Amino acid sequence: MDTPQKTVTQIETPVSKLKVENSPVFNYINSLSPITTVKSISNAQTFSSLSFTSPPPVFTTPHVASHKGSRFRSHSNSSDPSNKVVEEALLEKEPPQILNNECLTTTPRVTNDGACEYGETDLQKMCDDNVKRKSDTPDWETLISDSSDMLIYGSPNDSEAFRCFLQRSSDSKTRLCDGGSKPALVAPVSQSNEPESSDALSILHRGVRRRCLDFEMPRNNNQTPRCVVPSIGLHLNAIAMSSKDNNNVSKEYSFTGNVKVGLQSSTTPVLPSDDIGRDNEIREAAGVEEAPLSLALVEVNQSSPKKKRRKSEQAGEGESSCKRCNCKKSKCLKLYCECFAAGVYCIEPCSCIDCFNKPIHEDTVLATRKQIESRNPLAFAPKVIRNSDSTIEVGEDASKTPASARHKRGCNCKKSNCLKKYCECYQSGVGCSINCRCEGCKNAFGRKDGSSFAGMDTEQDQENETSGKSGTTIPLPPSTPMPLRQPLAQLPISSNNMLPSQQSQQHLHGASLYNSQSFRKQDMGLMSHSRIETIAEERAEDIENFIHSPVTNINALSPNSKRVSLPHMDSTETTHWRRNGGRKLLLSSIPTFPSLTPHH
DNA sequence: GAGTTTGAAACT
DNA sequence: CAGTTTCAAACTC
Repeated sequence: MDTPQKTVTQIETPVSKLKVENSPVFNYINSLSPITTVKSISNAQTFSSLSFTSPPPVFTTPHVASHKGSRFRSHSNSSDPSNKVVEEALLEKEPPQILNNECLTTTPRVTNDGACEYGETDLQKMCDDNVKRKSDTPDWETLISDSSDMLIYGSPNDSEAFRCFLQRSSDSKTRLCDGGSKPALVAPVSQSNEPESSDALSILHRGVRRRCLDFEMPRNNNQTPRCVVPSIGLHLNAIAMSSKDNNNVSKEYSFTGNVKVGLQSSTTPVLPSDDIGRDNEIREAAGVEEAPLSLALVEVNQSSPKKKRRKSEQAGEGESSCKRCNCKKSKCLKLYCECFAAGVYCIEPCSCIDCFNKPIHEDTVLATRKQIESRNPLAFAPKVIRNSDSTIEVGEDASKTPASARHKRGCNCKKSNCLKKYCECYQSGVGCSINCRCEGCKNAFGRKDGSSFAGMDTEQDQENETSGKSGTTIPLPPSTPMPLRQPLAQLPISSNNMLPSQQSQQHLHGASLYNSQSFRKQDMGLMSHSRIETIAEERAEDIENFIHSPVTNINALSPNSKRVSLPHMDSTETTHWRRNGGRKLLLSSIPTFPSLTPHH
């Protein structure tokens, strides 16, 4: 089987290399100041999803992405033997440069002091490799198609963003190497005039921001409709919140989960662990509010949805008041622990006792995680599968919201009627689905029986009636069904311990779906509302079917759906899904990777 | 803040 | 794989 790795490791051709070197983008990159090596700081929150998010496929092979992304893995622990063991075991065929790349996925290399460094050579190589891969497929449309892997890992918007980017680049006669250096590549087209340092890292950040900016004004920027990607209002909102005091960031980020996802994938390389560590250090020294974007991102990933919720609801506003897990017996090494489940280390705000979920116990954490994953490959995958576009959800037709996302496994509520946060579906802001075994479902976001999506008003009324006893009004579904919910982010991030096939499964759940979202958004930008609805429904349906189809084999096996088999997607399917507008493109990317590897 | 309820996760 | 136990969050008072 021809694995992506092979492709990546292809010998670069002088021509392609030259091509890249001569490109404005490359020149731009070269003109940038080298990234300054930052001291690697062991950070408690090191395994932020950002850090482990699978590397952009473009730079790394799908397998790499699959394996590397342990959320638990810390950024800076490149030297950690345990990490190496795990990684090496998983990354047998990984090119050296990638293997050594603890920081993240791509080019940033780890220096002796643990810092990640982006070198021109690296960038160049990335481009070279990628160009090489695409050397015979000049048109960027093809590039996009071929870079499905990237799309997979990338945020739903990645494809969009990248497409946009390519388009722009194309306009400027610039030939880009696909993928990998996405962030860096984006920078040149950025509109931002931020005074940030010019180091590669900053550039990367800016690239992301830029993209965010683009997303941010989906309706305002008529000139670049294709780049318009309505936010889905999730993690990035959190990011924005986290960094609201950061002028540089707050003003640019006013969006969304979609972007968030994008950040994960795209920023993975952008956020070297070292940077994260630095950010954390900064946070510790100066407080969260001082935290730079990267920190904000870290925070987002670090905190499970629940945490976030608590932050905002319970604690109120200050991040300083954030409260995390409160485990007493699980040692924070079981899914009971929200931190652990979210793939983050426990930190100071946690009230846990005898906590092992700390960098210092990384080995234990990884081992435990691995064990849990062996039991349930998707244990750390996002619990909610979001398949629709936030635009729809938060748009005029809120009633569509529930249909757009579903709890992966479904709930099993017996007494809460899915009206309280005991219910994971409800808590996630999604409706119950056929996967749920709940009794007396009254989920305001959508009932299992299907009456769910009739409309929030109706639901609301019903809920109000039923909840009258408690006097509590059933909370309206959040504008963003999955407020600050982990899933999105984590999907792509999934543990790197996973087998390629497992990883692909996750992609199936997340990235691919998100990708579809992005395309949907894209399409929607040019369609009438009714048309959008139709398409949205259709696609949501498709996704649903896709998820439950024998092909994907994602159905839970046990009554409780606790164990999920891995999807089997062959390249044929991949191809099939590919090329037809967004939807196909999305799903197509899924198989690009690990699907190539044998299932088990 | 303590106690209760709830349902997921883990265990048998 | 069903039943039971454990666990910690959500909730109530």
